Amino acid sequence: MLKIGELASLAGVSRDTLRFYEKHGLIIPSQRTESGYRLYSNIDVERISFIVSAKEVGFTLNEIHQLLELEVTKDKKSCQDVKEFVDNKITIVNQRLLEIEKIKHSLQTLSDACCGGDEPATQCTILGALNEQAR
Amino acid sequence: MLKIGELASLAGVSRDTLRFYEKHGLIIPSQRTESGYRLYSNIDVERISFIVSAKEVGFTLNEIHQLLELEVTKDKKSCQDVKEFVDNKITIVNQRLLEIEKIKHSLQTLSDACCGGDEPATQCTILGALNEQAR
DNA sequence: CTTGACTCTAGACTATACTCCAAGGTTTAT
DNA sequence: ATAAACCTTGGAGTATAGTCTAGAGTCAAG
Repeated sequence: MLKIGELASLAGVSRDTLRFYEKHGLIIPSQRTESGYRLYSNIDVERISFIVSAKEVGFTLNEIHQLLELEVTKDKKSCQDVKEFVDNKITIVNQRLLEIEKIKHSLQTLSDACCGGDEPATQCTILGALNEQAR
Repeated sequence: MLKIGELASLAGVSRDTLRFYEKHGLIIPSQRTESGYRLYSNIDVERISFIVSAKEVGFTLNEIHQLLELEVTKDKKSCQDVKEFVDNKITIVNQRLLEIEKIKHSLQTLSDACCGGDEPATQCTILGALNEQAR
């Protein structure tokens, strides 16, 4: 079991952030010591790392909360709901993948093409690079 | 040339957002009418669409501003600076790509596996699906 | 047995990114 | 020619996601 400071430095967030996430129901420590110190388990480690990843790729805390709440209990009703919600997110994620690929490609173009090469000057801004790639 | 409302609905943002971005130097209309109406060009259309994409994949307005400011003028000095900055961003983008792929995969697992199948219940939450994939 | 590093709660403060409003001017459709 | 639909600026307000502070308790090492 980890104390808050240990989990914080492991996850690369601040103690305050962990307490803030707890207040908003995202990560609630499995236990407390008698004196009230939070104690986090391995599952909590996974949980915070998911939260951090999901946040980095543009999900809001609210969306992350919903994702973490998801639980398919195999009865048809919950399944239907979850599938709908998840498929929706997959669509969004796919769009983001395309967008991030596009941006990556143009950053690459920008990095590669403009250093002493004799490419046209149109490639030498991010928008130029984006257009180059669109052709 | 487009008026603010036209560009706004084209880009899927509000007029206020466009004016907000202008105040922060992200997109400044090429022209104004005599009466002071903003007029946006095709380049502005590309620009706002870049801003929206970059935002969606998790760049801040500040970072986007820096990306849009980039311009390699082929003299070595500017090139060095730009390359450094851009390569840095590429690293970040690559990390995000991995993270978003991982999340996509587990969403997919969650969507596919838990509807009437007889997969173990461990796959039936987002964290379960993430772990499944890690094996 | 006390000092320093850690933890607790509650609440105030901050940054980012909008979003809305007021009070007025402009354009367009009937 | 007048109403509806657009546009202007400036400034206030809101949502999200922390971040910081105060005042107090806890714990491990010397």
